[in-house]
Amino acid sequence: MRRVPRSHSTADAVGRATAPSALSARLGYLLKRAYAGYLAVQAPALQPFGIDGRLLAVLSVVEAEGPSLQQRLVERLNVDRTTMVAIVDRLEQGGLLTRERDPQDRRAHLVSITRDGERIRREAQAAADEAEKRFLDGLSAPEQRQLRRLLQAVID
Amino acid sequence: MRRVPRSHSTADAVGRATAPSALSARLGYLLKRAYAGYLAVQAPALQPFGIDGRLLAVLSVVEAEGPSLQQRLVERLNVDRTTMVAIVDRLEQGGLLTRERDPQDRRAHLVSITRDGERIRREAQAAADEAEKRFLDGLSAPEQRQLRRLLQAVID
DNA sequence: TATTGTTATACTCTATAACTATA
DNA sequence: TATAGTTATAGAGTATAACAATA
Repeated sequence: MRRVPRSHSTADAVGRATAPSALSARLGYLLKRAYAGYLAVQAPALQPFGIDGRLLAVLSVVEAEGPSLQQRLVERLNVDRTTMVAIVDRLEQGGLLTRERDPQDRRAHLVSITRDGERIRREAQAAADEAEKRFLDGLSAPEQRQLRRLLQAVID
Repeated sequence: MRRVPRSHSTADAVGRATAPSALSARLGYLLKRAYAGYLAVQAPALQPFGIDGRLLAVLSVVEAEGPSLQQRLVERLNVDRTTMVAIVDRLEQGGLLTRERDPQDRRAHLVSITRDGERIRREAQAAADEAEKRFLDGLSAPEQRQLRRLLQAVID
């Protein structure tokens, strides 16, 4: 927070490591560190709820879109279907989701959120939002919007 | 392939997945996707040189700072020392780095870059820079600088 | 034949613990 | 005792292949 990194002459510390001047300009390095830093704030915030960011994402999609086929969640979240099996397993075991056969297509499983799931999602989301806010603490409100906008643009 | 699931009104495609409206606002999602997108461009660019971004980072630091102890590289690059052993192993086997005992402290290994290492580093760096440029293609030059600045600020 | 979900399996990345040789 | 490097090992995360049930 204190150090405004002067890149060349100063050996500025980034997080727990000493910043390598040869790397601090590289976008991959910045993105990796930023994402790692985000996880380091988010993980402990979600830990009391027994879920991580990916599980929260699944809960959010199911609550926003209603009962969903696993295949649909796979498309939404960009994870492998075998990974989705494990995610839904965990959420089902925790009583946050239910799985049932889709009457229209008996190959498919319809995933629905439970009352507990809705509550946990709401509370975990609030905790994650709070963590996100803390993570962005060093930026002004316009800078925060700008960062989101630029990341969004780069993803497209 | 056929189904464009038209979530609500805007069915915007992000990369290979359909963007979940409930998630597109979340910073963790944006950072993860941005980093993944970056890797998807960088990896094939570096592939001809037989290295990845992390190996290139090590080469860059050794070339920029001269013969370095592994411990120093660990501090610079923020990876575990056991991971650094594997990285230096690979670079040494490829003939890009050499390892020798430090006469001052015979516990330590001094890592130096070879002629081949310098050449590969230069060529791979150019390829990575080109990939980075393509990745940022959708942003104006000021926006690119802004993105770097904001990521840098958030890391501190 | 193709698709949904599943299991088994493997591969990468990373971290922990224990060891060695030095200090 | 502590440190640099190493090895063995285990845990996540993710992907591939093969299978059952269904379309």
